[in-house]
Amino acid sequence: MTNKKRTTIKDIADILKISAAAVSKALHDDPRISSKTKEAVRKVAKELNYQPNHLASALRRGKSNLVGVIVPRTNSNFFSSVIQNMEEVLNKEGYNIIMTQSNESFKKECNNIDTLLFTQVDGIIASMANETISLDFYEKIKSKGIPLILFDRGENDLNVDYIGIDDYASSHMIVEHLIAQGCKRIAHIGGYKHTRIFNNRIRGYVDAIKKNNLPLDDKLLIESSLTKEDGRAKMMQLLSLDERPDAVYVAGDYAALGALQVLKENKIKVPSEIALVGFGNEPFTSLISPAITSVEQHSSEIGKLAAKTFLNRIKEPILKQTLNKIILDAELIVRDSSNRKDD
Amino acid sequence: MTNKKRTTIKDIADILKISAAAVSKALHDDPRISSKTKEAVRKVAKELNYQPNHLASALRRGKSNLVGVIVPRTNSNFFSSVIQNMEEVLNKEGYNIIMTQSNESFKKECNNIDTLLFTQVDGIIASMANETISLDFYEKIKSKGIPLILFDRGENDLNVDYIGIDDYASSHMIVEHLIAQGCKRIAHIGGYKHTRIFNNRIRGYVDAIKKNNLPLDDKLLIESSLTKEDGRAKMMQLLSLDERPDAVYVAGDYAALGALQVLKENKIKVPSEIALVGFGNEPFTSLISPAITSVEQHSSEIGKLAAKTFLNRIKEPILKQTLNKIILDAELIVRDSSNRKDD
DNA sequence: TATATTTGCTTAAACGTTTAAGCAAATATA
DNA sequence: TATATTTGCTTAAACGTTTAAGCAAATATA
Repeated sequence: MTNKKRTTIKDIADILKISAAAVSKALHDDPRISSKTKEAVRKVAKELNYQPNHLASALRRGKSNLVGVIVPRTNSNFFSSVIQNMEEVLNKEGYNIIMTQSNESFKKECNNIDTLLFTQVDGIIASMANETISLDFYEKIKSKGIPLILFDRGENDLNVDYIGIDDYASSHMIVEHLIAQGCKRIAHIGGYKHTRIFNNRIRGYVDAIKKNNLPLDDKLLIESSLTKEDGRAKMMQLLSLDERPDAVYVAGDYAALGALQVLKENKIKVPSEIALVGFGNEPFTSLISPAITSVEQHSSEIGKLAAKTFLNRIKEPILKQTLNKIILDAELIVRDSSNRKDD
Repeated sequence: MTNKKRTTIKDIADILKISAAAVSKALHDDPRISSKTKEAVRKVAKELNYQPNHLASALRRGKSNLVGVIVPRTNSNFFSSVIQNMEEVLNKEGYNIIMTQSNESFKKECNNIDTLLFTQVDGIIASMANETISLDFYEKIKSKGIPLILFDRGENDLNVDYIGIDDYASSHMIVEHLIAQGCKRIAHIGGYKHTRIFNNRIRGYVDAIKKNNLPLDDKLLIESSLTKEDGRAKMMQLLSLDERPDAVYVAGDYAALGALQVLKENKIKVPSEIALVGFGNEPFTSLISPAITSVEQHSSEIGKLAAKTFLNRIKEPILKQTLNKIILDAELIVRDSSNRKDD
C-alpha cells in the first residue's frame, strides 16, 4: 500500500553518512558508539519506521530465537495453559514460540518436526502424540544438537529433559481414595500401554490394588484410546460383566465423560452404585452433573518449568549437565462422582 | 551431540566438484541441470542429511512461507478447529503457520503482531481480542504491504478481507426460535458493543424484537465480558428484576453456562420458566444437563476460506481485487435448554 | 613532550541461499 | 560444412545483518 521497500540499516547509514556497521552497533547499544550517534540513529530509525530483519540477523548470528512447541492438540485446557505459561517465561528472555499441533497423529507430528527444524528453531518443547511409537524423528532433533524438552507425554528411551507429574503415584492416590469410599471392586479404563504415562498409571493401579489386597481381575483392566466414544464403549463392556465393578478409574476426562453418559443412560447411581474418577481436570468435569472427580496436573507449573529447562540448556550447552527429570505431585480433586459422603 | 556443523549446499558442491549454484538448481529440479547431476546431488544430500536453511533462502527470496495467526485463545473448540483447517489448506501450498494467542488482551495482541512482523511472515490471519479498540497495530500490518485477513472478530474500518458468519441474522434466528417456543419476554446478555460481531448480534436482537412486536426493555439488554463469571453476574441481575424475562439469549456459551448455573441454583426450571440460548456451540453445551441450545459457526469452513483468501492475495497482489467479505449462514442447534416441546 | 591507551568509528567478510548473466561444449539446422 | 541453438554448467552478486580487525583522532599517562 505505502512504501514498497522496507527500511534497512543501510538506509539509516546513508542518511547519517555513517557506516552500516555503526548503525547496527548503535541499535545494539554498543559501548564503543558515542551517545550522540546512538541518539541520531534511534531518531532516524523511528522516523523511517525501521524494523530489523529477523531473517538476516538470525542467519548471521546462527540463532533464530524461536522455540518450537508440539502438542497433541491446543484445544484442551491442559495444553493451552502449558503453552501460555511457557510463552510468558520465554518472551521475557527474548524468545518466541511457534506452536504446532499433531492431532494425535504420528504423521502430522513428523511433519511438524520437519517444519520446526526447517524454520531453524533454537529448540523444541514437545508432548508426544498417542500414536507415536517410533522415535526416529525425535532422534533427528537430538542429532541437530538443539535442545529437546519433553513434557507430559515423554519417553525414557530418548534421554532428554522431561517435566511431568507422578502418574504412578497418582494412580495410588486414586485407588486409595476409592477404597476410602468403600469401593471393593475397582476397574481401570487406561490409555495405551506403549505410552509411558499411561503405562505408569496402569502400573500404579495394579500395584495399589495388590497392596490393598483387592481382586486383580483381567476383565477390570482395559486399554482404550481415551476418546469420549471409546470411553462409552469400554464402560458398556464393564457393565456387561457378570461381576460388575463398584468403581471405575478412567485415565482421561473425555473417556470418563463417555463412561458417565453410559452410566446415566443405564440408570446406575453415581457414586453409590458405581463411583467414577477421571484424569486431567478438564473444566467440564466440574460443570456436568454429577461433577467428575479428577486429577489436576499443574499445567502452569509444567509450562514454566519446561521453558526454564530450555533456557538452562541454551545457557550452558557445553557443560554436560545431567538430565533433568522433573516430576511434580498431582492433586486429586474430589467431586460428586466419587464422593459417597454426601449420598 | 553428533555433527556440530550443519550440512550446507557448499558441502555437497565440494564433494561433487560442482558449483553451489548447480547444487541449488539441482535441488529445485531446474530443467537446465542434467538428470545425472540431479541424482548425484540428491544422493549426497541424503547421505549428509542435508536440510535447507530456511533463513537463508527466505532472506534471499524475500519470502518466508510463514503465515502468522492471531486468535484470542486456542483453548476453544471454535478457534482450534479454525486453525486446524487453515493449516490443512496452507500446508498443501507450502506455507506453515505460526500461531499466537492474545488471551483477549490488547497489549498481548500488539506484541504478537510485532513478533509476527519481526519473524517476517508473508501474511497475517487474525481474530481480534475483546479488548482491542485501537487499530494502529493492524494498520501497521497493512502498511507493510503484506496481506491481512480477519475472521470472526473483525472490523469494517480496516478495509481488509473478512470471513465470518452472519451475526445479525443469527440473532433473528434465535429470537424467532424463542418466540416459537412461546416466549414473550426475551432478554439478551450480549458482548461489548464496540466489537463488531457483538454489536451485530445486539442489533439483530433489537430488530427482531421490534419486528415481532415484543417489549423492548432496556433492562433486558445487558453488555457483558461473556466470561462464565460475568454470565453468572448478569443472570442474577436479570433475576432481580421486577418483571423477569421468560427467555435469555446469551452471546457466548461460557457466559450461558454461568447463567445456567445461576438458574439451577435458584431452582428455576429450564426451559419451562426461563428458556436459555447460547452462542458458539462449544462441545460442553451438549454435555451438561440441560444441554444448551447454541449456534454453530462453521469453524472448519471459516478456517479453509481464510486460508484460501490469503493464498489468493499472495497469488494476485498487483491485481487490485475487490475486498472479500465472506459471510456464512450460521446454524441453530436446538437442545433442551430452549426446547419446550418435550417438557 | 613522548608514548600508551581509549574512543569512535570504518572496512571487509561472513551467514547460506538464489538467480541473472554468461560461456564452452554438444547438438541441431541450413 | 558453417552457423544457430540448446544443454549444462560457472561466476558473481545479492538478500540484511553482525562482528573481527583495524585505524585515526582524542585523551591519558609518564
